[in-house]
Amino acid sequence: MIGQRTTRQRTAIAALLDEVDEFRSAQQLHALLAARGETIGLATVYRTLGAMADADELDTLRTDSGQSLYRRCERQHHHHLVCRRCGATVEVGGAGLESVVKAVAAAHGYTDVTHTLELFGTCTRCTRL
Amino acid sequence: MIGQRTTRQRTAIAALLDEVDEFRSAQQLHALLAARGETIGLATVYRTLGAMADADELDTLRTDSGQSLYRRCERQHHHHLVCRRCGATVEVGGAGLESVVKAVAAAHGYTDVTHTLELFGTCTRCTRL
DNA sequence: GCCGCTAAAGAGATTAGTTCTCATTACCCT
DNA sequence: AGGGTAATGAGAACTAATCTCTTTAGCGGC
Repeated sequence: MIGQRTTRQRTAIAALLDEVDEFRSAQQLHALLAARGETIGLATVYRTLGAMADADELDTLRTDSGQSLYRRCERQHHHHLVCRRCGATVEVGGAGLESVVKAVAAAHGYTDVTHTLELFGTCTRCTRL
Repeated sequence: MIGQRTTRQRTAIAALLDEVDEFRSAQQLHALLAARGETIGLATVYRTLGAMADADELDTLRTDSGQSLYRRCERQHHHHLVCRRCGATVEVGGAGLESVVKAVAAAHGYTDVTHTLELFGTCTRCTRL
């Protein structure tokens, strides 16, 4: 992470993230920590989440209203396919997607390219309802 | 737009957007207007841009830092490859991208899929600087 | 061309989310 | 146990955007 020390606060945040598997905002996580008796500064939550995201330990995405959401992730680059009715999330991605994106960018001479991609749809279950 | 009146301010904003073909933030547009002697309130710029975006007269996108950018748009589905230094924008998209995305979604049984995709990179010119 | 209705503008306050500052605390190595 | 220093916490600051409320000015009707 940022430095190297294992603090009570970082431990608590990591533990919480292990339990929650939906995307949550920094503020929600802060409130959840408070609810279970952990007094941790909001700034610390932001710092820790930011650091974990930098270290690719977390997935982040941005809502329409500009809020950042965080969730534990499985380390490789991927995107989300989110059901717009029930919120069920599937992680997608892989060579196909990435190479097409990379090719498009390269075709225009752009370097050092990053991308954001979010898919929204209706999942199998919700389609049946 | 919101109502019906053609005001000096709306005319100026529309004219500016016709000249600029890169994505610009509301604040940048406000500054550009000020630079050319138009005194228009920031709130008015936001209101007008918001209204134009609602009316599908503008393309909008969100930067990493959560800022909204606006640009006059050409109404068909496409994505943007934006230079993170100078803002130069290329419209990309086409069968390759779309079909890969569609295939991925279909593979998970999701229907009625929409997607957002933004590419950020450094353009040829800025790479040389 | 003038009047009046009311949409729209402008200034500034406000909000939401996030980041920064800096004094204090507490890891962790020896 | 002691000390160096990374990390924390409280609150201020910052950024982008929105809201409030008073004032201004389109525009249709006369």
